[in-house]
Amino acid sequence: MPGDGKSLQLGADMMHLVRVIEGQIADAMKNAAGRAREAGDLQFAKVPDFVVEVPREKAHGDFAVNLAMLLARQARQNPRQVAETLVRHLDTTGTWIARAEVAGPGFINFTLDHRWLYQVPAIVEGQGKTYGHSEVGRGQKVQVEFVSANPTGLLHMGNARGAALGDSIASLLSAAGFDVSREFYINDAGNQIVNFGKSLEARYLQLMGRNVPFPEDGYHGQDIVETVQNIINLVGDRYLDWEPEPRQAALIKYALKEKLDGIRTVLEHFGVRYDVWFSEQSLHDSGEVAATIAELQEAGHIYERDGALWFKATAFGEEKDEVVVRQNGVPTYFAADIAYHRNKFQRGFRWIINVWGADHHGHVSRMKGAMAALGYDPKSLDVVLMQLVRLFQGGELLRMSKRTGQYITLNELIEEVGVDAARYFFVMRSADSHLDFDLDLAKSQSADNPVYYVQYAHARIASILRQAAEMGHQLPAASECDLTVLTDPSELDLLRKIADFPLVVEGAALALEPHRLTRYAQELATLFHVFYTNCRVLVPEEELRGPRLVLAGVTRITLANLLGLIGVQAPDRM
RNA sequence: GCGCCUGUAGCUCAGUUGGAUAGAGCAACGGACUUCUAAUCCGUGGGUCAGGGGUUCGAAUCCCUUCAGGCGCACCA
Repeated sequence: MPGDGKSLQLGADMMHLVRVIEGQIADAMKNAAGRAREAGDLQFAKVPDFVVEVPREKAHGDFAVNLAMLLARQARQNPRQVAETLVRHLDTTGTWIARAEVAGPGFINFTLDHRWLYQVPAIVEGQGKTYGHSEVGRGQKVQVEFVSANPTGLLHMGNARGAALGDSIASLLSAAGFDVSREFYINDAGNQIVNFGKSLEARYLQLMGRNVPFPEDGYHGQDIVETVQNIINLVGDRYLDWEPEPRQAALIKYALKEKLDGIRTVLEHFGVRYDVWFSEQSLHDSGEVAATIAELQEAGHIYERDGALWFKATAFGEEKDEVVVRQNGVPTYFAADIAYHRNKFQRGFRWIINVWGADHHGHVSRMKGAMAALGYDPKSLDVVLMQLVRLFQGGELLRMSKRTGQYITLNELIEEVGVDAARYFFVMRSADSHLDFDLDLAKSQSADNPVYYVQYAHARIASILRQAAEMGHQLPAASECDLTVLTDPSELDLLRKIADFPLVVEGAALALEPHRLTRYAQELATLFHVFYTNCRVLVPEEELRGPRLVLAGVTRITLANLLGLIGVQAPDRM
């Protein structure tokens, strides 16, 4: 499951205003506990780890602390009593804490001086396009490998989900201060390529008028026929009388290039660009697969049985061992994948993230076992497993099969739904949940689609700023305004939400959960729309108009940065 | 049979390290446009968090168990 980067060393990051506030509260509580003990009012050995959290209920203040409940047992007092004692010893000088009160079973609720929020716009303005970024990653090298679809066909819905998820995860990690590399692993070796060659050959001969059977488990897709037609347009009958082996090799070479170019192009249309395209075949050619197996062998993790070489996966908690070299001497996909991941570690990545379909989950733990066998920390490898996409049309489940060529491609999805809606839709759900993609709904482009709601907030702001400019009112800097006139609850709520953004990004990045972004996006857009309804921005009074323009401006920056992380446009007009 | 994921409002889903009266969108119903874009806002109704047991100040969350669905358990990838 999505990891938490625990194997990495994370630096304390004080760029986040909200975290500073939380730190103030935590420190004040620790000090209060210390003073209470000195005064003999409380007995305890050590201050337990407590949380500073935002209560669900607004009436419970801005932040709440559960320390009293955790201390109750040690102190042999009831939690509320402990809480009263802590509050009595609380010193809030030098903090934004305005009030602390005991509530419920022993919570201490903190209400802040709301003026802390007026610091927010200057921070957003100052950071601009990087607002929301942080340094937790401390420049450590991270690799995100995603899609890695077989180059024997077109991209389907599952690949599309992987593309949207992987790209957003990479963007998030980059924003969190990691040095991120996006990588596509090209499965250009193994049985499927052999199969691919046979399919190409059969189509070639058929198109040239020969009556030959098509391999039953071949690739039936129409796109293969088109690829072969393209080849014929180039070379004509040149391969007609070749031996099967060189003929297939020649066809594969051409078709692979065409297929990969197609994949690259459609992914670029989808807004995804890779840093590295890594060939599986290159691992065989360079001898890395053999070297990896030799390394495992030397370490005593390999044995021979029935003429094949086996990896002792059971020594790493697996239920059964795995073949790495077949009886016929050909290494398995698993062997190549071990070599691939070894290669990743050798390239210096501190954190390796793979986005895989749930149908590969059996592969995860043995892969980690193999990494452990090679002496790498398996915790540095995180696999985001995404559940498969089910496609619905007309209320019915569409069965998809790449083998039979019956599936909706990413090309078609982009044409019908558009990049923004598709990417938002895929990222909206956690990778863990099955995704039911209703084509009719997505096609309808109705207001049901939440991406429009968020984009509309951005367009509205752009419109306001445009009209302000036409009236001769440039967007002022936060420092030029007295922001304390922003006192409407909708204004304060909006500022509060904007202040949260950096922590949302950081949390989503470390948890590898981009769906937190769309949730936040929905909330931020709602608060803007409420503000828009309740507070007119373009009022005659400059001392009110200026601050509201500032607020609109920083909302716009936050929305744009947010949508950028998902790969969705932030339009100025809709 | 074993393993992984899922089960939360009519539907699609959030719910962070265990916190207070479980949320959002859509759908339904009722309101708000001589005012910066109504692709918006406000309000109402809607729950046995699949069932059962346990852990504790406190459980949708952790543990056990039953049920239901998905996926995996190849000398395929």
